[in-house]
Order: sequence, then C-alpha cells, then structure tokens
Amino acid sequence: MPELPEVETIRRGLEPFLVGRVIEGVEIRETRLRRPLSPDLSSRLTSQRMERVERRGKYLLIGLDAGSLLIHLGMSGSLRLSPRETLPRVHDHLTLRLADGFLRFHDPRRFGLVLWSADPTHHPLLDRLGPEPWDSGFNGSTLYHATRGRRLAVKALLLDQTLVAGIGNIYASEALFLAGIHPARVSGRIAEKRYEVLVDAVRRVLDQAIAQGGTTLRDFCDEQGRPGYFSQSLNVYGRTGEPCHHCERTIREVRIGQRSTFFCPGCQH
DNA sequence: ATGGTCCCCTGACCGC
DNA sequence: TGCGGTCAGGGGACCA
Repeated sequence: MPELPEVETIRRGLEPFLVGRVIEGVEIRETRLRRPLSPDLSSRLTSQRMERVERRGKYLLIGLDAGSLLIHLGMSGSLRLSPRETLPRVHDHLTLRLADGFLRFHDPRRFGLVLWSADPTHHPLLDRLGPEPWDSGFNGSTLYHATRGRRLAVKALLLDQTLVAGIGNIYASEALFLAGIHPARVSGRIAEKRYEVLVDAVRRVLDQAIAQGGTTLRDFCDEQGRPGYFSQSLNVYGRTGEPCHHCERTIREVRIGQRSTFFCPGCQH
C-alpha cells in the first residue's frame, strides 16, 4: 500500500504526538509478519522515550533513548493513534501504550515489518537503499550511467529501491507520465537529458502527493484515520479506458514485472 | 550481474 | 447466496 508520500504523511502526523512520549507498555497479538516479531521487542521498547520520528524510503524510524524502532508497512500496513484504549481490531498486531494514548500497527496481509535496531542507519534493510529522491545523488547522470547496457524497462527500474528509495507502483506510472516516457522503454536506451526530465518528474509527483496527504485507493489512511487526496490528481494510475487529461487519448494498461502499469499512448514515448 | 517468475497473506470484487 | 478466479499500494528468494 504505502509508498514514500503515504509514509511521509504518517510520519508528519505521528511526530508531534510521539516525540517526547514514553512507551509504557507493548502488546503483541500476532508475531507472524514478513519477519517474525522478535520476542525481545517488548523489553527493548518498554520505558523508552521516543526522540525522533524519521523516514527513509518507505521505512519509518522511531528513534528511542537506546536504538530505533524500524517499521515497514508492506502492502496493507497502517498505524493508528487513539487517545483511549479501544478494542483491538482484527489484524491489529502490535500496540504501544503511551501515557496519553495508544499506537496500533495494523496489517491484514502481514507483509509489513516491525523491528528494533541498535543502529538503524547501518541496518542491512536500510543500508541497501538508494538515495532519497531529493538527494543530489539521484540525478540524470547517475541514472544514465547506471543503465548503460541494461535491458530493464524504465518502469521496473524506478521500483528498484537500491537506485532511488521510496517509489512504488503508483508513483512510477505517474512520474513517467509527467516525464513523457513510455513505461516499457528500455532503460539502457534512454538519453541523459530524458533522465534529467524523469528525475524532475519524480520529485514533482512525490512533492504534490505529500502535499495532498498521499493517495487513497482502497484503504490508505493516516495516523488519525483520514484518507489522502492525491487520488484526485492521478493522471494514469487506475484510469485504464478513461481519456487522458492532457490529450484525450485512452489510457492503457500493460504488465511490467508482474505489476499493472498505466500510460497514455499519446503523451508517452 | 541481470531480469523474469513465483511466493508470502488477506480481503474485495467479478462473473457464473 | 455461494464459489472460484483474479487482483491489490511491497519485497525477497530463486532460477536461467
């Protein structure tokens, strides 16, 4: 479910509620996530003060007195704050009890991940991530040189988290539309200038999505349960058969790397 | 190394 | 109403 803009939306929402608060208790109801919840999670977190709420790619990091809590939401994960103790819903796998509220991790498909790390910046999961989309290390020249001789479709390239962190299936299609690049185009045959346009498009689409609180297609909600509004700004994702906002041609759908991919045959080449 | 395929899991939806 | 098939915002293991 959540890509960078959705995780950033959650991060911004959680930050003022969590920073400075102490985790008073931990309740684990289901340990079978993408990686099993560690048995020592409770002892690592209890009595710890939360000092920072950060994001790296699609990972959320909650900095504690000692170490960090590292959270990935997978396809269906969400975090929810509530001021009082409510009955846990089905798929509420983990609850952190604070002095004045509760933070619940909810994930029906259980592709998500919650773990404690003493040194998250050097954790193998984060270590392999490429630059943030706004970092100078993500630029046309790097993309150009990284793809020479490669046969991978540019759409699949954007999903490679080691190249740039945070882009998922929605924003890959949307960025390629803004850049005017056909998603199936072979990445090794794209000119440097076009990669510069693509980098700019990625940043614009992510900026705009964050500004609108992310994209809600089915069930994405922020930490208070509110949906995101970028769905209204989607140009191609999920719009198969509908007219392009720009040229009126019919939006088409193809499969690239087992994932649905959307594009406008008039605007993208 | 690269890129394609399959799998993890639950729920929603569609056609019969 | 029920049933089977398909698909979903992610990522990693495996294979040629």
